[in-house]
Amino acid sequence: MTTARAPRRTGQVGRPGYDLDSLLAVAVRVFNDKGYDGTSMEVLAKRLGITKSSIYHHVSGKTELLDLALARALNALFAGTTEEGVTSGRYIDRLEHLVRRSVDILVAELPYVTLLLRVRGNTAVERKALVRRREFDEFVAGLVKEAAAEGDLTPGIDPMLASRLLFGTVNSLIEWYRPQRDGSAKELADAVVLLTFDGLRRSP
Amino acid sequence: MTTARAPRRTGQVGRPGYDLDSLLAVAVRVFNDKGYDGTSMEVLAKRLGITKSSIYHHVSGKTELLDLALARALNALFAGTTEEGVTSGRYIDRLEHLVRRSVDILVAELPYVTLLLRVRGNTAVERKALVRRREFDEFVAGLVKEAAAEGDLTPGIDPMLASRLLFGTVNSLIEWYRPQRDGSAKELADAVVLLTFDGLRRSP
DNA sequence: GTCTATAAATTGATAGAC
DNA sequence: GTCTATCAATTTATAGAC
Repeated sequence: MTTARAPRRTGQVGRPGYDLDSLLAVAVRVFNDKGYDGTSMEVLAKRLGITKSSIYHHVSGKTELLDLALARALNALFAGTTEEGVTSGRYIDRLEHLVRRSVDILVAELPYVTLLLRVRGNTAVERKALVRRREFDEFVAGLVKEAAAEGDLTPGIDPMLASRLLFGTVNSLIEWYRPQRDGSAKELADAVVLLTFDGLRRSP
Repeated sequence: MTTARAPRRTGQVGRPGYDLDSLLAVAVRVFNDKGYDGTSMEVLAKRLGITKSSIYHHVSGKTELLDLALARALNALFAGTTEEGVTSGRYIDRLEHLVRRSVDILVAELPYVTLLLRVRGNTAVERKALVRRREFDEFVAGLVKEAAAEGDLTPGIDPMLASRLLFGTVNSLIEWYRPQRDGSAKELADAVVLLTFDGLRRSP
């Protein structure tokens, strides 16, 4: 349930003095930079400005850092599925709402979601995360199928395929989006919806 | 220029007897399974059915395996940018053509392109690949800008943003597409074009 | 909450025989 | 083209002091 935000260092100068959350924030940054497997506890310690063994005061090991980070991303994403706009109304509109909320969450929790979307399923922790990700994907697929049943989907596109491509587009944002440089989450969500719901080609 | 395909083992039974291409094919599979950093020469050797030191007969190290694989993916992708359909005609049509060709290439060279799209830029080899990837992205951005200038793009979408989202959608295919299970490259390309050029929402 | 010191295992890579 | 044997460096993790 790690959802808090504040860095909360004890002091700016001298010893950093991490708590779990501030340590995790740095760890996730480094994992995204160098890859989880490519990050050694040694190099992580250096980026934290503390020693390797100090990390073990906060977590049982590298695995737990990953587990905490992935749980945070997944909790945020699932929170988007229970909102009113996603659970009532025509399904095509629910879908649009979920896409917009997902973009918001992706932007707000960018480092955590980035890490989640790169998980490959080698360890137990990663597989656990993939199971939950699949549940999310199935929720999306359900919305698209119902939208098709209501006749609101462009004819000639398979709902399962549409669902994968749609969130493929959303998830691809982590590859290039940077909060400062690339505008607000709102602008981003508008562009994603415009592309995926209306298409690039100008209608005659 | 590694474009050949044949596995060409000396014999099916007993010693595998790899040449560079057949060894690379296995290596890339393993890299995609476990991640490049997560793959040790030891585990790679096991999956090859030979010893660690035998790998060094074919390549100078892990780095060269990555280099060869990334070059293959990039060469394939750039080949798509020089085809006639991409270099003449209205820009919106050139763009569609490039999207279709890119899907074809992605499907045909799936393991190599998958590896390419996961590169983060830690080592010199990875950074070299990222430079070429950026060149490809700029080529796409150019097409989208010209299509906008010709008035063929849906109003209200920034060309740079559109270009990123469009190939975000294409590239996201590597996350789930499996040749046997998910239909032909043609069907896939049709779906991608339908989503990104016409949109999901049925027009009134 | 962080440190030094250290262990036990794994890593990428080489030498040289067949 | 592959093998055994080996190495130096790095890896995750622990013990115990401050």
